[in-house]
Amino acid sequence: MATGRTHRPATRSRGIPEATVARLPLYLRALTALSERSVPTVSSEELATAAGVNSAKLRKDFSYLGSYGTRGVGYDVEYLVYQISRELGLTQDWPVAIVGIGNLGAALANYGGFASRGFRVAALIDADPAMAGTPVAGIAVQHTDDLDRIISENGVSIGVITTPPGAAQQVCDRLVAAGVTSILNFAPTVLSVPEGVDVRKVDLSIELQILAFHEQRKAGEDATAEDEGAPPMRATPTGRKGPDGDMPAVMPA
Amino acid sequence: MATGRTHRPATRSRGIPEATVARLPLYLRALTALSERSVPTVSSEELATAAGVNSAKLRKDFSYLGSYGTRGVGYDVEYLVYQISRELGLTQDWPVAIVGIGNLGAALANYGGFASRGFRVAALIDADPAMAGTPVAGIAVQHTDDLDRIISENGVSIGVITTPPGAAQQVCDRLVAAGVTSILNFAPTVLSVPEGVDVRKVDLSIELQILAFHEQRKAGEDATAEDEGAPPMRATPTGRKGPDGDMPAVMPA
DNA sequence: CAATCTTTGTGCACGCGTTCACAAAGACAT
DNA sequence: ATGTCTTTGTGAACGCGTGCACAAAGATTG
Repeated sequence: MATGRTHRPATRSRGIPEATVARLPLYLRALTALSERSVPTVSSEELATAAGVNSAKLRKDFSYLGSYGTRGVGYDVEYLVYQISRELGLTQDWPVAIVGIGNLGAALANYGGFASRGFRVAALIDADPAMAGTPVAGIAVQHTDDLDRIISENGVSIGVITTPPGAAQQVCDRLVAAGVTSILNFAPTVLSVPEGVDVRKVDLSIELQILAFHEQRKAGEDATAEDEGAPPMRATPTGRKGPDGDMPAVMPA
Repeated sequence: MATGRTHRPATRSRGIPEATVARLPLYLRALTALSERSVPTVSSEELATAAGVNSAKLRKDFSYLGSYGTRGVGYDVEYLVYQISRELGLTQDWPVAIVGIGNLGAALANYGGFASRGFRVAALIDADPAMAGTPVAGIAVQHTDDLDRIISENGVSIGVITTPPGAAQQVCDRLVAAGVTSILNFAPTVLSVPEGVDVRKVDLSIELQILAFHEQRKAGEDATAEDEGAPPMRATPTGRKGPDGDMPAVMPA
């Protein structure tokens, strides 16, 4: 989607697969840890284990970046750290604005994982007037009314939404209007954004529900194997349920 | 992986694709909203739009669950809510334990999104003795020493790890030993768990880095198109960098 | 009852991502 | 310099997920 110009000369020039991009931060973290322990080189096998992936996958991922690495030896840790950082755009500073300073927003503001990499919390924004001026994580909260100005003045291009779901879309629209082109959404809402704006969502509730699914499957593996393995009954062929909103009426038990 | 018995009669009996499972919570959320507005039926097109997916994908997803839905009409909202809830295992109660009551852990404990579905915060656990007894979100924090007992007594099978990265693996091991078989990990660490234990990770830092990558790509699309489009130089063919940890020395600028 | 119209359910093709397996490349020893 | 040994980089096969496009199903109307 939106590959930009399709007439690029080299096919693989900027063609780093999404799946690979998503793993680069993992490699970077593992490499940083090695770097701090002053390990000079690392093999694909070792690094893969540290990052929790397959070694073949790791090598293929790196092959998209170029042929760093020395056969028979492995990869130069410092060199790779730099290359991946550069590829991810972490050699520059990314001012980030957090909108919605509730429990979660405040927790994120206090989270140390930002500054370590190229990210910097540039502004905290909340709709509650009573909150304006209150310092959170050493930064004074500002009011939503000034959102536009705050984003522009700080050159923020990445926004984090931690508002209640009802306010998320509106905040999103305002962020985009102010110039934000990347959004990390913690609100349980489907955000619609114009072309060219990236949205990633982090949804606690969804993650738990996925876990519950597998958990249920594990539990049903032994006990309810017969009772649950067969389809319960599905759309009753005779007594149809009709469009009138009557209750399920199909519950097996 | 771990399909259990392979000799199941119907091939598609429990064979719901992971990608579909990951979307079911999305559908459920959209359906719940419709249900609250007392909408009796919904077409795949409408529901797909509300959930932010393709309608064909949605129909295929539902086809894995069975043939609910009436041609020419659509899907019965209440009926679908029930079916998906059941499929995800949300008709039962899932006691959840949160380990690591820092900023993030406290925020999650206060988060309302838990109780709404089948999840219930059954215990808060922290390693800080000074914290024991302190109520957070109306629940007294308990000490890590009692982790085993707490998990067993409450029948917790889903654990949430919000500890510092250094403690995550140890906590994970103890949770698993106590009987937890599903873990939601917020710590930036690769957890290793025995077969049969599911781990999902939520990593703020990784999400931001992925956004930064795309953001950089967008910015480089116009200005640095020539300067960045071509590979910088890669492993210098003549002056090799050698395994001794010298600095990058490849920076284009 | 027949015709029409809406919407589902799915066969099929395509593209992406993963994994295997191996040749090429270089380090290192003799 | 030659051979051996390690590890990378990648061609190729496979499987999963996605989206198109259409036939089948049923509702609805005349």
